[in-house]
Amino acid sequence: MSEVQKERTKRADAVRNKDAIIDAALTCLSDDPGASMSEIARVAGVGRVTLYGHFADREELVGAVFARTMDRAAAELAAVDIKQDTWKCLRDLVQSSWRVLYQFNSLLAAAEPYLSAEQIRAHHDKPLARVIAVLEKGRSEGTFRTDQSLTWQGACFYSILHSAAAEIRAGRLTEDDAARVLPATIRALLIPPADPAP
Amino acid sequence: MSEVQKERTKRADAVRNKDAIIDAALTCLSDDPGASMSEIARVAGVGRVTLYGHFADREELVGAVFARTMDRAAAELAAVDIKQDTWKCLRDLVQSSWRVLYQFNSLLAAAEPYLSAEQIRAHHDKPLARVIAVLEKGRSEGTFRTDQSLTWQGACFYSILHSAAAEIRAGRLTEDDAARVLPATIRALLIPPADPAP
DNA sequence: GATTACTCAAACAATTATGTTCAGGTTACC
DNA sequence: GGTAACCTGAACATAATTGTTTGAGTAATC
Repeated sequence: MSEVQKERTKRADAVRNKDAIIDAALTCLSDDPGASMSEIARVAGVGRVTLYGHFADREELVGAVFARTMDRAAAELAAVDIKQDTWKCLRDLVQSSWRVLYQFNSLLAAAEPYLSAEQIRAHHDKPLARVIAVLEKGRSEGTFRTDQSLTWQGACFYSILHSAAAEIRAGRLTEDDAARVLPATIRALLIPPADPAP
Repeated sequence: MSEVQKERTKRADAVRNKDAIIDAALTCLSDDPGASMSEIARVAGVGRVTLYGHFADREELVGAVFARTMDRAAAELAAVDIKQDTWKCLRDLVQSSWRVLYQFNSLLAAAEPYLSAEQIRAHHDKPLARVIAVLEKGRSEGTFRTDQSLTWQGACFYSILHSAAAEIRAGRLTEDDAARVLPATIRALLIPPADPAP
């Protein structure tokens, strides 16, 4: 006897609604990690009961949103060709990922009560790995400074991306300006110091 | 008729408890902006009713904590002698303020539902002003790069401080390491770029 | 066009946090 | 040492959120 369940093809509106809910949850939770299920359903344009029809409880929904976001981030980062010039590589990394990576903080706050530290760490490490890989490449070439830990440089990388997103949201920076200033700032963080510190 | 109220000297244990409550609130809210009044009272080692005896409601407590923290930050920043060497000045700024300034984010999240945007802005601008002042000093001397906006550089400054505090809390950085790596990182952000960007 | 999956609003119980009241017990202060 | 200020736990009302059930309506699919 086969264990394979016959896969009922889900109805079109059902999958559409489920997607809408995840999208809405991403929006709401990025804005406020404590956003209520009602709020998310409202933004998704869907009844509250429908939401619970697709996700058993808050934990399941938050988990789905968190996982999808991390997967997307990992995919975008993985698409960067690591063989090209290191600076170009870094620029691509910034360009392709700052929009999605900046949500990490609020989303993490929403997921924290449900996921174990190791689970969070596992999800987090996947996108971080690509960044670290580029950092290591730059180090081995002598392009990047080596007097600070990889961990610290990685943290600063994320931090600056997040800062840009926050400034944009607050209306103090435009997306075009961000595209210009971000690579320059990251570059400043990583380039070897020219003169000895005073 | 004088409008002056006769100031009843508060009992010693009363002021002690009130201080303990504010301290506990600072700790709890930094950790979780949504921390409950019960939790705060527990950490303060005080009954919940006592807490409500000193602060009418959550808004009043959060307001008090937020105001005190901003005042302390402003005081610490104001204590930095702006006439000395710019790099030393910056180092002092970092040294004296990263411990208190990093709480800004979580505290802000706790205060956001109660304070208007202008009130928050007003509190925020006070400590920021000192940072901006030093940035401007460095610019006029030609010590700092001028191809990025003051706003952006200020945001990055805060962002890096916050990042260091987060890394310490996560156990990936020691306080001693932070004291070493922070000034170097801030310096890298602000020093004029040596060679043209590729 | 019939069936069935899906949706919805309303009403439900359970939980949690807020803010208040009360009655009795301490303790600082004069 | 007496008084008033202060603290306390318990109990209460209120409100918001979570997750479930119901029963009827709608629309995608065959």
